[in-house]
Amino acid sequence: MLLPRVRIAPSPTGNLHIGTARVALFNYLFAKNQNGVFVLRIEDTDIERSDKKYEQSIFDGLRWLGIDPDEGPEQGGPYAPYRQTERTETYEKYIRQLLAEGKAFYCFHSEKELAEEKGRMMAEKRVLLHSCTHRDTAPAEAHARAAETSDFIIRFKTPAGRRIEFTDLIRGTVAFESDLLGDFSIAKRPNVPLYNFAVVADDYEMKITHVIRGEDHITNTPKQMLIAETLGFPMPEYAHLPLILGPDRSKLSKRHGATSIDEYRAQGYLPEALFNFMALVGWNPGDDREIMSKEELIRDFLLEKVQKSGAVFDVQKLDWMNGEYIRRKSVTELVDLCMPFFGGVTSEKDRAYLGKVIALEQPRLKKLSEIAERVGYFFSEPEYDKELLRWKKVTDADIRTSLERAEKVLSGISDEAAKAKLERVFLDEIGGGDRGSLLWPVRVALSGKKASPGPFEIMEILGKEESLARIRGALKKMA
RNA sequence: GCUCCUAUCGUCUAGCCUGGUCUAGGACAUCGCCCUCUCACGGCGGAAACCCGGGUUCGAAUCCCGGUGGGAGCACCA
Repeated sequence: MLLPRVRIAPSPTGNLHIGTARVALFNYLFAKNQNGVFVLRIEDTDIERSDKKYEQSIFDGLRWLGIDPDEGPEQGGPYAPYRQTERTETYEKYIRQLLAEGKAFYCFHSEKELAEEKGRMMAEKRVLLHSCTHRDTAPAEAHARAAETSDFIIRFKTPAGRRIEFTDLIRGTVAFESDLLGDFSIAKRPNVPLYNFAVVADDYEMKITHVIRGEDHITNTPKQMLIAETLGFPMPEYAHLPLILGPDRSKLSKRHGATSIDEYRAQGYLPEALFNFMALVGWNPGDDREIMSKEELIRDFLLEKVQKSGAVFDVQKLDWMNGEYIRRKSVTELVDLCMPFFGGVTSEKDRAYLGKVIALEQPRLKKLSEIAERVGYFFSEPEYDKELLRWKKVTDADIRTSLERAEKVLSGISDEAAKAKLERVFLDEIGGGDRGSLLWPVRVALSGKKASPGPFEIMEILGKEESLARIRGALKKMA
């Protein structure tokens, strides 16, 4: 039995986009589930727009997510090269073949003429296509003319009256009429192919069996099938994934906010959370599971369970899931992950201290980038308005009394008192009274925040002297 | 405009193929309660959806037809 070969073919014209990454993810899950091969191919034929730095962003982003190609520009493979700009002989071979067989032809219409034609069709409310008058020019004559001018393009001679049908693995039967396609362009020059042609040649040469891509490619499919058929290539299976949408339900784009994997990474999302989350937009395992490991996802992935309609990218749910993954981390791991979000903390002693601090925030952390702001008071004296010290409607005198009591209690405790001990002593002091009137101002004095971990946890880490200093500081504010 | 795709809570979705068990299930978000000095975590509970209209049927979220809504594509980009 043949193992499936799937491919992701991004163009390096921007940082790795969420949508592209999701397509890559689904290809990866499908390939791994089927024990197949996942191929990464760079579609950089448009040299004007492509850029090496974007290519690197694609490599880095996929690697970070844990989506590792089996074959690609970095890892090589039996069908190398995997960059279209390095495969021009292949395209030229097939373009010349089509030209020679009269299945493609030179079109000498200027862009201006084409634009006018388009305007006319628009006015007549007809489908926009170009049925070229040059399609039946004698090859010899066309060749001669092409040798003299550079103002031409190569078009596919689309057959008339054909119904083109394919079975989409996700949507079922999809059908198009060839008469609505026109004589579409396939190359600028014999060695400069256009997208619809290049992918067909590459997919054939690379023995791709399954083309899994975004729904936005669905109308390209009949063109590609026509080319493949004419060249005698076997048809791959097609599967068109639903698009990822912004909150307004249009295709996710820059105006919706962060759209590249880099940005999510920089904000402190965990790769496994993003992996898990992206897998679940447009797909589900058929039961109630949501937090799923990569291995689980691969094992249970089923193309048939992929959704047909577009799905909104819900950042709030991503945040929740990221929090879930953060809570599953060991403190040591979490410290490593948080390190980039702090500046200049390197020594082992600092690391140990950081570990204690981070462990405290672990349950409420949604994104790693929040960590520095959340625990800032452990590293420097907090600044806050003295009104924050007020518990409910108590008077200034009450606040002072509470802080003085706290100071007195804390002074009587040994230097290394642990949280449990601190808690016991303070609770004894409070007796059956209102805890808030004592604990709230103490906690604010320590953290300077209206929301933070508990005062005992903070005191344990801060130590007796620093805690006392902060309580005295608060007292000074109230004076 | 034309072509194609699509339609269950605000969002992601289960259920649809093989009609009744659906008083439509789960999750995020939201609201309330509990825990609690605060926030979070955790626990409990609430509000919240079958696009509309016909048909088939004893019975339709599920099958059929027609509308409507949403999306994408219509390059010498990919």
